Amino acid sequence: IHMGHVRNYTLGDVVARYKRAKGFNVLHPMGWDAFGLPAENAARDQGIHPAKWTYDNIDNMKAELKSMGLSLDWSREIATCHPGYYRHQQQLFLEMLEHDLVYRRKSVVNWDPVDQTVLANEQVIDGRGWRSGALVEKRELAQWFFRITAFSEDLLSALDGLERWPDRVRLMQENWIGRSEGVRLKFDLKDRDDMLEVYTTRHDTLFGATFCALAPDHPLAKKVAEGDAAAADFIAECNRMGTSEAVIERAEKKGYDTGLRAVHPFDGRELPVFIANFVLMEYGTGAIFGCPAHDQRDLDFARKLGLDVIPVVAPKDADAAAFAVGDEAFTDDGRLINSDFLDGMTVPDAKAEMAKRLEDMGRGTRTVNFRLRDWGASRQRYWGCPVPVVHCDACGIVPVPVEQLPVELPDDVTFDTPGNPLDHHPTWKHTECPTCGKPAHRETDTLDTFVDSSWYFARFCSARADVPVEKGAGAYWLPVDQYIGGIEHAILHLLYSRFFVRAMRKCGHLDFDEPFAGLFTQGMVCHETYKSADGKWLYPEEVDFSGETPVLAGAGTPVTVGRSESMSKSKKNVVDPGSIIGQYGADTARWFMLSDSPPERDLEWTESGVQGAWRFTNRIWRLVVGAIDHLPAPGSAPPEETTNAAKEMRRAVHKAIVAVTDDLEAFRLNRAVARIYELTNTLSEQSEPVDGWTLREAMETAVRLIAPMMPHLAEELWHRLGHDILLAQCDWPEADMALAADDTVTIAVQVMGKLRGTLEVAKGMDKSALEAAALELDKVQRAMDGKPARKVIVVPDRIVNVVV
RNA sequence: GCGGGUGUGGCGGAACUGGUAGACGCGCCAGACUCAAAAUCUGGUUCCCCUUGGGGAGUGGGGGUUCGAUUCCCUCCACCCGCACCA
Repeated sequence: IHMGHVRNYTLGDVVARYKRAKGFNVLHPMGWDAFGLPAENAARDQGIHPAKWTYDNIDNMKAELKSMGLSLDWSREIATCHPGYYRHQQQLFLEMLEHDLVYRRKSVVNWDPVDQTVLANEQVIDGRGWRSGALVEKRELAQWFFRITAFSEDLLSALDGLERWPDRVRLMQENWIGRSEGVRLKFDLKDRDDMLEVYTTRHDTLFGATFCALAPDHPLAKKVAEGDAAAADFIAECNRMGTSEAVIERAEKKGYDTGLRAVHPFDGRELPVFIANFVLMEYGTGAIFGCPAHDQRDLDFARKLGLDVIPVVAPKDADAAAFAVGDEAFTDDGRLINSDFLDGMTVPDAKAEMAKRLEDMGRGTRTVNFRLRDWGASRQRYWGCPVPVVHCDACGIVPVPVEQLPVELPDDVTFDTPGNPLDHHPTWKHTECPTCGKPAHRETDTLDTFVDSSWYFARFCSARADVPVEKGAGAYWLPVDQYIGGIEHAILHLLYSRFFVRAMRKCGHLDFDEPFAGLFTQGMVCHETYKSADGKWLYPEEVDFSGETPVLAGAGTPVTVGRSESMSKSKKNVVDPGSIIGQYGADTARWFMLSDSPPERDLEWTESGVQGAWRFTNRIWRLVVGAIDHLPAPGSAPPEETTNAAKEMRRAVHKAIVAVTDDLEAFRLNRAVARIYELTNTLSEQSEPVDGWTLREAMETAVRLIAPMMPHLAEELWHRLGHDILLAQCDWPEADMALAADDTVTIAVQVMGKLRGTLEVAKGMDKSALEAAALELDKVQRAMDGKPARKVIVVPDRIVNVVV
């Protein structure tokens, strides 16, 4: 495990332990997202079977997690690579297939011809495969897709109801789903029978259209290319262009005139139809009309090719006749010009009118369009969940009957040939068609590992059940009350899970829509980076800080200290949790994880910070152990009379309970830690002796407050304080509000808004008494300089401000 | 380009619905203990100025609202994150 895990699981464990102490029935499980490429890479590079590699890792990680003292329910442990898990995933897949939420279609993929595999966009670097370095080709392959777009509207609108999600994540999902309202509109093509359909959100600017453009892989473009070699070349050139950000940014707008002419539906102008490199087949209809005056891309394109620019919207206060567009398209609202029946309208009015006219003419339909695409889930890999279908020449795609599930991965695979090991396996894919019994072959695609993680939280509810989720268990536990994860999951994992829960509802497994009622996105764990003189990254333990400047340990050569970044193996700025836990103990590591930085922000790992946590661990130990001899037995009666010192101590104790409880409820764990420091400072600075009963209450409270954060230390101290049952079985301490309340209050006294003194007065003192007391202060008199008070603002229990 | 966020001591960060800016931790300084060091304990620590006592400035810059602004409004700057030719 790495420090990010330590932080994540510490946060979760604090919540679990706190909520348990508050009387909740808490399900705090652990599972392993265990399929995926790393296991296959290890197999190929080290000759270890992916299963062995994976289960060995699980054993190691489990031991490390156990050393952290996490209050996990290991009886519900799951691993997504276990047939007992993926069997149910296969069943869900088949049910979704039946409900038309899964389908297979051809789609363009990045194909690495050397490794014989499909690559994700992130694995294509400068047009080459990240591993093989081979030029990546675009290929059409039949792939499995989840029909996430069936829920586009709902996935978007339901975001409003996710009140306990960060706004940031909701916004990112909103943008990702990308809803837009527009019109699909058909142009006649001159001298042809077919029509060209485009999608637009700016139908109000139709009179400003000066061209149309097709995506390079648009069917019409392909048809043109059949009889036009130059067009075919242009399309091929577009396809060679990478999809990486850098390429797109630099790419110039290019177009090829097909010779086709689209006829403007209102004024009959003939618009040239181009094939253009900036039009995407995947969005809308894969074709656009271009209105250069009011769209920057269209304008760039028009300037490049010398096309007309006709402004049709002018700023409200501009002289319409003189309005012209330079190098910047005008995209704001304004008044329509040069647009016949739309002239004088605002943009929204013009949109409404144009949409209505187009619909009346039968040329257009108002359409809601989404950016969201269906989720391509096929992977040509071994270490993943097999897609449970059979391909039969006679029957087509045939689902594997449920009673034959799981379709298990074969053990005896090799990784020495490129491509999908399931495909090369001598026997595995050969089977009989479940319908007709003739020879058939199994699907050799496995599922994207995001599928595995899209429903595991539901599996925890009944981890050993022979159905994916037992109805009662799912209804009792779900949705997840508190989910904690990194921001990197803001879109994919969280969106896929939201889709899966909806799909599982449709298939009758669950009866709610949202998987995670509360989401918390934690920050990363960061550390300084170090580079040696020859520019190589160094591990922190390779650097010697004992001298004036840091040097390479042993060699003495200078070391450059870089900025603090998220811990990563590639930059070697990592600290191994195992060695920290070995050196300081789990409680100190946990305590440090919670100190200082708010959980949602990045945490800077520093050696001195850990030592601070270690000092506190020792300090509270000495404080409590040192008091034990002065304490009466647990449960003794309180003294008849109390001293002022005892009263003060109880006030501090009960105030701390109130504050820590509030902070835990609000997930302000760094503040909860600060409050506990405050309490222990007060307790150790106590000079006047107090009675044993009060001291016991104070020590026990301190121990109970640290328990969610430092469970081992807390249990040991609790035991030493004379208790027989575990602190983990005890309730959270309750604050006595009357004891916590202050009876005096400090009032700030200002003259003209500047602090001139303070008053220590009884709580609730009335305005006139406060005013009188404030005006008597020496410093106030001096600051007023003999002038009369024009006005005195008094806020009881807070402030007096004298205006002269 | 579009969308969002952040900015407070040497550092991480506190500050409830506008009401004593800097809680708590780190670091640093001084003292105690020690032959010494470590550990521990005590005190101090926003900056500037005058010896105590006090005065002034101060929450990225500028402006505004207010008796009073880290908090609300306008504007500019810096950094960070997400999406990215989405018609």
